[in-house]
Amino acid sequence: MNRLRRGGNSRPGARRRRVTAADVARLAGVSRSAVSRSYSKRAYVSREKRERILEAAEILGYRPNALAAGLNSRQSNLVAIVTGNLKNHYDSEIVGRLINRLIGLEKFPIVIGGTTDHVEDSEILELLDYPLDALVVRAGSVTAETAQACLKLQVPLIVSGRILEVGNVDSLCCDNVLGSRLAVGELLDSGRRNIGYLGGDPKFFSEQERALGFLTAMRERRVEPAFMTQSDFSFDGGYQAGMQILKGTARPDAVFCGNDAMALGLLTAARTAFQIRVPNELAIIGFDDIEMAQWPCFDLSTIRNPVDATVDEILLLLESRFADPERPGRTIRLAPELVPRGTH
Amino acid sequence: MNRLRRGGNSRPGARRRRVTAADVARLAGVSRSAVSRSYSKRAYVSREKRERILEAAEILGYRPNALAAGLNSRQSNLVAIVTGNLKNHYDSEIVGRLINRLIGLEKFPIVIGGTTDHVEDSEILELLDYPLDALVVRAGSVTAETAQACLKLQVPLIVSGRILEVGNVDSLCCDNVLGSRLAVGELLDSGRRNIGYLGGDPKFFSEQERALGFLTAMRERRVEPAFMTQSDFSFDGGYQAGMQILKGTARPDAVFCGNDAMALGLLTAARTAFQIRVPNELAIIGFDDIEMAQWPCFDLSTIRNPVDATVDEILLLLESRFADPERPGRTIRLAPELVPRGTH
DNA sequence: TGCAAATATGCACACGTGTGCATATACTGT
DNA sequence: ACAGTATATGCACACGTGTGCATATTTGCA
Repeated sequence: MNRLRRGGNSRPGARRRRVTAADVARLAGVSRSAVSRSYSKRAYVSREKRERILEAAEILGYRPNALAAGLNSRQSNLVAIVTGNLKNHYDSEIVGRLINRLIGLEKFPIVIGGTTDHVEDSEILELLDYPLDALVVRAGSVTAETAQACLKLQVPLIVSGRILEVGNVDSLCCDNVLGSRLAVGELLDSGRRNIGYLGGDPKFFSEQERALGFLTAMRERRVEPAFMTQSDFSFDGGYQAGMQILKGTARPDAVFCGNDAMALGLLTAARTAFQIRVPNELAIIGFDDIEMAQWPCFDLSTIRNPVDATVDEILLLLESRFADPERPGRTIRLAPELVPRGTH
Repeated sequence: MNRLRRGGNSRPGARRRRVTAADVARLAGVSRSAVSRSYSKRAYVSREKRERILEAAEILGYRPNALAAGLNSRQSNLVAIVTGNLKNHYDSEIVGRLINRLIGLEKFPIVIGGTTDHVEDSEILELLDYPLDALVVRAGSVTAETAQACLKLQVPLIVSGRILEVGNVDSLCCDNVLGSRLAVGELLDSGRRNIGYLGGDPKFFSEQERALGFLTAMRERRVEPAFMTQSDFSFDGGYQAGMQILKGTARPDAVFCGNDAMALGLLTAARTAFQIRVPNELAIIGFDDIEMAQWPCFDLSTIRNPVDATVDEILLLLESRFADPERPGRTIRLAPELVPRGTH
């Protein structure tokens, strides 16, 4: 076993030993505890001894093993992020910002789920083998089992992008219904009457709310939707949908889209394939306000789903959760905002 | 100390104990080793006993602690990725794919550097406190110190996006010079003579090679560059540069760009602000072939910097490194490819 | 000088797991 | 029946760190 390979690189494939505090202690001629204490700010170590130790550590290239430290302090400083598809630009904006802020908190983010929409339960379960300080799930699919597993393992769970009122789980989400209402109001007020909705996959919470908000707002104003189309939240999907929606003679005079990517696809189909003038002949409003929406070639009117505010709230939730692991779960709704640009 | 808070939730802020193998053993009435063995595939445990144990584990919500396991197996199964700015779409494509593949290998990726171009050395050093199975650095800035630290800590280092021939570090990078050569050849062959170069920040290795390749190829064909402009690899940067480049009377008839984002910015400036017809009056070729390049509204001609092949190679390097930690470092050049579309 | 408080240091335990070793039991074949 | 092998089980150690406790030394103060 381990003892056998002690001498060093016996068989290939066996990792060599990492430099340990004991090695440093030996070289510096001190006790191992002294080495450990040298890395703690307010611990009793004489100045000269600390210097000697740090020097020895420098020579050997010693760094305290965070795994071992985490093992007995019960703080791994690892926070996992379950993200949606990073090809989705909104997700990638959120994740990038979140990673950055976590590191500012001295937490290291383990990220899974880069290229698929749905992350398997089994993967999250394996992830929970690590004693995470917290798990941030950004994606539609959080099953009850996952939540249950987190609960049992004492891992704080924060769900972003959907509301989940279970146990002491924290969740936050943009007020999608309000967002849709803003869009519909704007379109109707500017005189559009033939308004359709282009949505994404209804398995996502956001999609459900946005579609519902659209229908509700239209009903309140006593206007019948021109159509309800379902796509997949991607540019290509929006483009394809646009090719269908716009080909006939009975065109809508406005389309509200479930996210910006589809809106851009639709916009491109309208302009490129049909030479439709936007916004004169067709108004388009998206949702999220991704960075591309403001590119001059698009100049897309949209509903802002605030990235910075969302990440700020996630961090606030995290910190207060660290302070009191037992506090009941909180639900936070972020206010969306109309961003009027050139497509409506 | 720990012993004191054993009773449970005494003071708020103290994490409760995680369920441990000993707890399961107690409930199932077996030894702790039996519990451990139940999770190993080919270990001697009687069927009935294993069932009883797994049942008890299920009840308590037990999962083996990966930190503790990693501590004595010397395999943390953690792989760190230092990424560039995720707003850079090429980076986000690479990272997404890489994350996905790593998980397929049962390695969990710790990701740092989501929003800044440059990651501080100190951050990487802190990251190295974890006994990583490997460190993949995707970004321009790998200092000698970082490499040295990895070396001392026995952490395999893979550098993507630049070549670094030091110790047993593996590095891989697209053959940028060849890429530039392809672009220049194409532009000259199609009759363009007044060709400029729009580059990014020269602190990046890729930028240096691409600019050099452009100059070399032009010189070989005895054509003088129209200009060499420096921007920042972003869409906005490309747009701003375009506003400058195209405003005068002496316009170039072609621009080769150091990446796609800038090319799209330039393209947008040309069309939106100057009503220049592309490719008739102005040819544009980008570099990378990000997903957006093929959107019908852009249809950008570009040099493909192959994402899948790059990630494949990274994984190959990783696996062979795991198999033999002592093998010398390898250098891999990936072949770029001209992707002819509608802007040249 | 004398005494209390502050500083310095080492021992030993705890964190949770995997597994070699020794031992005990069941099974197989002659 | 018996030797030889496969299966089962518990003990105890190792992984690398932080820190309470006990003890030794220095400092501060009157």
